[in-house]
Parts: sequence; C-alpha cells; structure tokens
Amino acid sequence: MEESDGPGPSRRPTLRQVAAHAGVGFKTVARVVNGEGSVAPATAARVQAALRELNYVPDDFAGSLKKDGGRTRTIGLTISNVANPLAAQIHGGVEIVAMPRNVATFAVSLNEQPSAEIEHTRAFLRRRVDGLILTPVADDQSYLQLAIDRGTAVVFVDREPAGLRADTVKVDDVSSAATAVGHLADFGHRRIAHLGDRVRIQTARQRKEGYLSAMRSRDLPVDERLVILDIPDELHAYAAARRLLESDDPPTAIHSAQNLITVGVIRALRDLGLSRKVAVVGFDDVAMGDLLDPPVTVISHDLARVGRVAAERLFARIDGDQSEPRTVFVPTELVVRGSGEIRPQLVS
Amino acid sequence: MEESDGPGPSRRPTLRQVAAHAGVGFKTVARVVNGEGSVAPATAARVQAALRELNYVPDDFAGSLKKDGGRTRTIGLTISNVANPLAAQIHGGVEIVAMPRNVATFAVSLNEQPSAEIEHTRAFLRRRVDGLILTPVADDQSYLQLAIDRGTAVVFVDREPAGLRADTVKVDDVSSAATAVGHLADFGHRRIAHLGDRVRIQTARQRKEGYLSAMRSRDLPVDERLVILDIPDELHAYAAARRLLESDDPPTAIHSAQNLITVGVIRALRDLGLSRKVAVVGFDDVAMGDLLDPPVTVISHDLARVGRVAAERLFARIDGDQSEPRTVFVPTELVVRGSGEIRPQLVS
DNA sequence: CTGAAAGCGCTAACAA
DNA sequence: TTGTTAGCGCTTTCAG
Repeated sequence: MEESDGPGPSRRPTLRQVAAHAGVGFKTVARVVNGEGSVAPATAARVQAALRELNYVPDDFAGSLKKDGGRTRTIGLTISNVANPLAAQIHGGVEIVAMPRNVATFAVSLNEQPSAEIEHTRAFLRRRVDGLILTPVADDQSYLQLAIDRGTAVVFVDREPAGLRADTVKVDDVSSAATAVGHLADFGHRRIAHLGDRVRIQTARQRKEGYLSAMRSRDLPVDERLVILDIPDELHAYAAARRLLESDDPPTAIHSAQNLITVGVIRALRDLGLSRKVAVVGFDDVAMGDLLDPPVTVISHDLARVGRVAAERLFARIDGDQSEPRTVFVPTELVVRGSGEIRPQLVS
Repeated sequence: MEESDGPGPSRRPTLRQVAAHAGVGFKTVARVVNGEGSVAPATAARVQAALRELNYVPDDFAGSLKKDGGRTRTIGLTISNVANPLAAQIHGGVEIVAMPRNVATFAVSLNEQPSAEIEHTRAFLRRRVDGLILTPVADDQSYLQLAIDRGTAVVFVDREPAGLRADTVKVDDVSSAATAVGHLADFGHRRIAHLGDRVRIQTARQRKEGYLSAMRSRDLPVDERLVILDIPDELHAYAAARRLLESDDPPTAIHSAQNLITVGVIRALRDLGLSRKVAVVGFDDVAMGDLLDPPVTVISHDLARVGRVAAERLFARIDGDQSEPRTVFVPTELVVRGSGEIRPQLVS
C-alpha cells in the first residue's frame, strides 16, 4: 500500500546505502559507526562524510535482533499511575539509574487493575524488554516465571509478588504503620481509628496489620467500629472520617493509612472544627503537609529511592547476577509536624 | 560469548520452531498468530496447541522491521521531569490516548537541559519510534525537520518549537498571566510584583509578557524592582519574596508565575505573618491549594488535557494527516480561593 | 488452504 | 584493513 503522496517521506538510509555512497563495503561502514577501529583513516573519513551527507541514523532494534544476548536496552515499568505524584517518584528513581546506561524506559499505569498488569506485561515482553520493574496488582505473578527463565529480569516494587520468588524493593509497611500508631499511643491515645485503602492492595493489608500489632502490643482495645477499610478515594475517606467523628463514641486519634485518605480526613476535621482536637498521623507524605494547619505528621518514605534501588537490582540481574532473590526494605521516617502530637481531648 | 551457566536461559521459541512442533509450514503459524484466516480449523487447532505448549511470544520489533510502513507502535515523550507532579499529568494524558491503541510510550525527563533534548530525541529515533511528543528546551528544534521528512510524527507540548513548524499544544501563557495580574488590579492593587521562572524557559518569558501587558493596559507603573526573574527553585523564590516584602517599598500583591515559586512565596508570607495582608495569585495550580490558609488563588490549567490533545494530534499525523501544522491552546481557569482577593494594605 | 522464497537492517562469523 | 557470507524473527510476495 503506497501512499498517494507527492513528495513522500524519504526513508532513512541503510548501512548499505551509505556504503554505496562512500564506495566501500557495508561492513566497513558498520565498523566506523560502531567505532570498531581497524579502518584506514582515509576510508574512515570518506565513510564519515557519507554518513553526514545521508544523515544516517542507525536502527537499534534491527541490531538487537542478532546481537549477543539480543538486548534491546529497553525496560518496562508498571506503576499505579504515571500521573500519581507518589508513584511518579518511583519512575523518577528508575530513570536516574536507567538513563546513564542508555536504557529507555516504557512506563505504564495499572490503576490497580489486575488485567492491566497481565496485558501490559505481555506487551512489554513482546517488545523484548531486557527487564521489568513491576508494581504487582494481580493476585498471582507466577505467570512471569517463564519470562524470567527465558532471561528477562524482573524486580517488584512497593509490594511483594505472589506465587513467585523475585527481587522486591519496598518499605516495611507493617512496622512503619506500627510506628505511626505507637506514636499516637505515646501521646495518650487509646481510641485510635484506622482508615485504610482497598484491601485488595497488599500494602493496605500490611498497614492494617501494623495498626493491629501496635494496638495489641500496648494492650489497647481494638474497636471494630474504628477500623474502616476499603476506602477507594479521598471523598470516601472524607465521608468515613465525618461519620466516625460525629458518632457517639468518636476516636481521639486517627491513623490514616494512605495519602489521599489523609487528605480526606484533614478536610473532615477542618469542616468539623476538630483540626486541633483530634490527632492524625498519615502514612505517605502529603503535599504541602508542613504548610497545613496544623502541619501534618506522617510516615514518609523515599519512593524515588525505591525506584533507584529497584533499577539497580534489575540491572544487576540483567548483567548476570544469579544470587538468591531478596527483598530490600527502604527505610521510612516518622515526620513529626504537629497533627500527630495532639493529646486526647473530650470531644463534645 | 556463552554464559558458563548450568541450566541456562531457554530462548523463546520462534515461529519456525512452533511450526516444526505442529508439523506445518511456519507461514501457517504466522497466519494463526495474526488471525489472518484461511487456515483449516483442524490445522489451526494443532497450531494453537503447539503455540500454548511452547509458550510462544511474538517478537513485535522483528515484525516491524519489514512490515508496512515499519511502524513500531511506540512513541517517545520528553517532559520536564517524570516525577514532577505537573509534568507527570501530561504523561498521564498521553497515556490515556496511547494505551487503547496498543502503543507503548517511552518517557524521559529533560530537566531543562538542551543537550538532553538532543540526546534523547536521537535515542528515540534510533529505536524507530512512530512519533515524538516533546517539551522543547533547546534553543532550536530545526534538527527535527529531517526526522519529520522521514515520516516520524512530532508534536510539541507546553512550549512552541523554534526553527520548525509543527503541531503544538499549550496554554496561552501571555493572556493567562494577564488575567491573573488583571485580577489583582481589579482588587485595587497597583504595586504588583512578578516572580518568574528561569528566562531560558519560553513560558516564563511569556508569563512575564502577560504581566507587563496587563500592567500597561491598566496604566499601572512597572517598578523594575518588583520584577524578579530567573528564579530556579522554591528556596530562591522564598528568599526573593522575603527580600521584596521586607524592602522599603514592598508590593501589595504578588503574581508568582510558577507553582514552586508560589510555594516559596507562601512560605515567606507565612513566616513574615503577611499571609492575610499581601495578595497572591499563582500560575499553575498548587497541591492542596484549597486547604492552605488563606486558600490560594491560581491560574489552573489542565495539563492532562494538554497531553491528551497532543497525543491525538500525534496519532492523526501518524495515521496520515497532512494538514498544516497548528497550535492548539488548551484553556486555563482562574480559580478564586482567597489569597488573590486580599485588598491592598499598608504594610508596616 | 498451504508453503517456499526473498528480504527488512543489522551483527557475527569467516574469508581475502 | 577490507569484504563476503550467513542469519536474527518476522512480513511480504508469489507458487502450489
């Protein structure tokens, strides 16, 4: 199917065309392009001239077809959403490691849809990526074993995979959440609510674990009514927080286990005039958290570092590392700003 | 170079291997894989079985080598920074359009470095991307003419290219900035400061234009001391704002022409106790802007939409659109929240 | 309905 | 120092 075109797009010249233009064999041109040496200066000059004149642009993929190991210098990255400021930090971290290696990164959003994980992973594999950095969202990642056996490196970020042993880089959600809740308990709170993300998300489950373990280890009673799970977004978080705070026996402190939930909680507190009465510690840092009133205390984690470490492990694997898969925990930090240091008060 | 390996990675099977396994010609397998029909049901079944058994995964790039037009179903995207929440929105918008087309997106950060633009664009071209969505940061984009002539679609976002006519999707920075400044003037301000981003950035220059034109059209004197340019980050913005506000003849209002600058300004105002005394209108929305005190008035723009529109134009080009290049302006909105509606006050 | 031959742009042997 | 011959995994073309 030819276009009806007038000028028509001129195709890019091939190695052979450059060779013809320079009056040499095409292998010689390849030598010059790849700087392989063993080319007479005079010849090289002629080739260089032809290269410029024809504006030769090499085709990297054509090369990788035959090349040693067939590496494409390409990796695939799946994250929650490329436009999500938190998830995008992972992307930024990966990029910092990939860029200097001249490895290009395919990035794609999963939006927590298991089918998207399968689909995009397969699309990446069809494009022969050298490696995959994945945020697992499906229930099982064993389908990747085959790809790994065939030489594609795989590293997981943020959550551990199921049905598969592979490198993972994440934060310790359980202990970090426990730290957050313990902090509230240290300030005298006994009725601490936990608002969590969708339970299909592993980190949401782990953060709830942390909450429970902190409560238990301090012999605080866990009131089921104060544990609200499966909150999908900020609006639902707002509603849940209001319901809680306006109930007969409200909590004196809230552990909100995800950044959007924290925002919803803050809004609810503000609308109810309780910002300075009910303590809040959030998991995930919140934008402008230090400029809010009161400034919000959070468990902060360096997601860019998660991305960096994951990319480093990935390239180690690509470069032949055969060691046992391991899980690397990136540290978190309790950032004390004010909202988490409010003491229990009698709420009218 | 073979690895010394024991088990060694099993390569993925090729079309021919599947064919051998099924006892058919490899072209028949290709027909089944591509659903080309004209294959006897019985044969197709045998092939399907072989496909599953060997876990065949097609190689998309090998195909694109010869295929019609040689499309790789791949595009390249360059933005300010993939981890920058604002720029990441562009990425999100692009993805929304690219994903359903089964087109994978390479994303990369430029960090305002001209050399990075050249380098990564070339890397994308070597990978034979079908199209490029670029945030221009170099002084001249004419080097891309050749790629366009050779059939690579190119669309610019956020800023217009130089030395090249091509589709561009951006907001009208000049008029939007003028709106922001006009809004402040409407509230009685005469001494309005302008704090702008690095002047090498086109939008920074255009926003300053908008500031100047709004001032002039209202016959307000432009005090050079109130125009601070080339602010590279939040810290410098903070320092600049403090200097301004602590000067002998401070402004009564501030037009801060970029989101990080706005944050710096807000911090300075807060630290000086002037949050409710000096008006602020920011360009770019600010995270949690409505939860700050006072809530911050901004020029908000839908960057995701910029990405979507750009991707739509790109695919139109890829699909053969030959129309004249055009610039599409995506609308902005003045979001009135409080900080921009403070009237001029005598600052001690 | 099926298959064999040619070739995409390159790299990898192996000659000359 | 050079060039030739293969062939990567696929699509295209053309025969059976």
